Amino acid sequence: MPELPEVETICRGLAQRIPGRVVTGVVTRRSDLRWLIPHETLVDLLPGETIVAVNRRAKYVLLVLPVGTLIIHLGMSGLLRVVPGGEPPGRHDHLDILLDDGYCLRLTDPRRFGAVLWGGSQPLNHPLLVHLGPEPLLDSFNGSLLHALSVGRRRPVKSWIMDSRVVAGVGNIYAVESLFVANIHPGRPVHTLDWEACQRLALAIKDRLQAAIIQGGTTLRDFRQSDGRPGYFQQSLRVYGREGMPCLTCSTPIKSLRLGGRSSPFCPVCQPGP
DNA sequence: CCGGACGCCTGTCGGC
DNA sequence: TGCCGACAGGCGTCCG
Repeated sequence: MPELPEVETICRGLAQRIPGRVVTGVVTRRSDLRWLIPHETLVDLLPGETIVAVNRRAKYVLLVLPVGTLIIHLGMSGLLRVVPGGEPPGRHDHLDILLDDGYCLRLTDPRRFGAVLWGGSQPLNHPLLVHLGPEPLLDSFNGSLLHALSVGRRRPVKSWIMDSRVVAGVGNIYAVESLFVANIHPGRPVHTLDWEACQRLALAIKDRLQAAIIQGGTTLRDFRQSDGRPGYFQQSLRVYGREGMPCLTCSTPIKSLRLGGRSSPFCPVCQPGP
């Protein structure tokens, strides 16, 4: 579910809501997510700690406390919301972090592809985070970097920009939308992209991610911001979910490929190739 | 080293 | 109405 814009939306919501709150308890109802939730560690370390900040790296939420940082990944179906402490949990509500204002930070994840990890004092050095590529919204990510990395790579460009070592946080929706904006065919081998195409691609990725963040992310079915409101970027999607429908630019029916097992819609006229 | 397939798990939807 | 397969926003691991 959540790609970078959705995770950023959640982080921004939490950042204006929970810093300054003190953790009063931790309730784990199911710990078998992608990896076991380190419940004992959380119970030992978190109660009494004041939440200092909520940050994001790639699609990871970083909950910063004086004693260390809690790392949360939402996988495919995760939600992170602040709900009243008395709200009865549903069957997919796996973790509650109780706060001193009577509310709790609740992790919901039906498919359990998400993860809760203890990051200690150097969370960016955690094995799952240490090899992540650049943040796409920073200046360190740009077309020149993409072009330098593209040398000798034969993979389809769409799979390549979804590789978190190349750029962090781009998932299926935004990969597809960015390639449409950049007028690049999703199946095009990376080494065939010239400097110009790499510039267009980097700018398109920044543009689509930024636009989605402004709209509060994409709610296809169940994504919610940390306060429960949906996102609105689904109304701005140009090719995702539009297979067979007319291209919004040229009216040609949208086609779709499967790349890496993921649907990859594109306009055969606006995105010629491979 | 590189690229692609698999598997984890639950829910939903379309076709018969 | 019920059943069954396909598919869904991610990603570490394994295999050729």
